[in-house]
Amino acid sequence: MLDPQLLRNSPELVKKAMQRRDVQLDIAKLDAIESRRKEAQIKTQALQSDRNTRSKAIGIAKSKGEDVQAILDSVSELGDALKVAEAELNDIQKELLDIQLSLPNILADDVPDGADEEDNIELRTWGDKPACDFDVKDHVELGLLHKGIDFEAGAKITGSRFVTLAGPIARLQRALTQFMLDTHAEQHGYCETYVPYLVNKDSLFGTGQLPKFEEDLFKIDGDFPYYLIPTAEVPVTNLVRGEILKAEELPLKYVAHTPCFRSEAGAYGKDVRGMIRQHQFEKVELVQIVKPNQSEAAHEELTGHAEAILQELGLAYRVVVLCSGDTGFSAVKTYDIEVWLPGQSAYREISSCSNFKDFQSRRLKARWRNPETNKPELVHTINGSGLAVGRTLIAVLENYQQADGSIQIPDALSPYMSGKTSITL
RNA sequence: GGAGAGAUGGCAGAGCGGUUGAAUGCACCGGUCUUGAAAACCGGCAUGGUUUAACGACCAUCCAGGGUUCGAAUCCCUGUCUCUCCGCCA
Repeated sequence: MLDPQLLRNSPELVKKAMQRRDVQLDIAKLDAIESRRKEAQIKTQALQSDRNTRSKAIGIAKSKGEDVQAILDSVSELGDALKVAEAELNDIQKELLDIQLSLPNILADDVPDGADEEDNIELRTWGDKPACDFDVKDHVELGLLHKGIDFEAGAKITGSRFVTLAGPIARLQRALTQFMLDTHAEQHGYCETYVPYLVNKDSLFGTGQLPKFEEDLFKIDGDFPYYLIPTAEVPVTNLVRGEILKAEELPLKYVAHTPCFRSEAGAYGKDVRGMIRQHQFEKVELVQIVKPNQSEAAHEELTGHAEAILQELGLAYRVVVLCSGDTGFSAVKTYDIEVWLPGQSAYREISSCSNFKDFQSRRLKARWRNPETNKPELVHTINGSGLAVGRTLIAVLENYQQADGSIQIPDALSPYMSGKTSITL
């Protein structure tokens, strides 16, 4: 959520910022609601004040044993007027809140303009794409060959966009997960956390998935009004919901491994082959809660932590900055890390690292006490995948395949695979 | 699953339906004292919002949402969570 003060005091600025996202802000309408709000609020508060003083007078008079009938009569008709005024104010504020909740975050100045992913800008590349002198297979073929990835079983057990893994390939996914968690916890200073995979509405509201993006989520049916998490960002970031943190506690750095569940509504026909886009996938997520003046540096740092995993695994990748049209609703700026997939001859997203500044924390009421002002102020939140484990598995399979179909195991993973150096047929 | 108790400021913990946004203690901040520190003493110390150039004034908030009342932290209903006991269970 944007700062309501900013919206009120600098609507032109917000309007301009919204135009970068193709969102139209009707200032005249906003002004009209705002002035109705002001009028209604002043009126309501005056009535409340009046009621309070009279009620107090009744209390005083009664304690002195005086007759209170006259005041009692005068205040009773006040109650009706107050009820009407309160209801009106409530409606107006709801209207205002709806507008506020519909507005995306203001993009950073250095986010390039553009319509979609075509306009994202490559910032840097790392590593060499494998030079194979044989016909490369994609992960679907490799999985079939090794009897380690079974889409039909996933479809039978659940439905489309679900998959089962088996044998060394299932093990490889676990190895990747452990490797990522250990690296972030031990090398990069993150606190390993374990969190629920089902969350309530308040949590989803806090990180911005609700109210706007409910169709992307799986909601469970029955007595519990919970949703499956679409990313660990939701439970992890909500650790600080409603908290006032001490300055010395910051920055908070969390890493968590969770499955993620996405309905992928609106992605029909996209990436139907393989396990690029599944309803359920594993991800290791990095979250940082920082002081406002440190979020930009933390964003760069966190992106570097995600990159470090790919470097350790020896996987070629590039980093792009998302353009205005591709940047998510809550983010100020997002870097995508895209890994090279020989099976597709393309870079594919494997991590998305975003700075939300105070957009999430305003919804979350996540604050810290600034020693300079001694007042609670909003923290900034940053998160990113470190990395999407399922896609990393694909990348390892495709990049480390050999002519005979065997898979070489990257050195960094070997300790997590009981010292094995390759997966043979 | 059954029975009971509870949820109040950063923490602990009071609070007969009436000038209670809330006693008290601790913590914290400022000051006096001290060579310095501690102790002692004095003062300050919730959050959000409206309004104002500002001082200030006002409104809301005692788990959440409804209700009763002129007036609710206090009474009623619903929900959530925590604790104790019994049963069951990985």
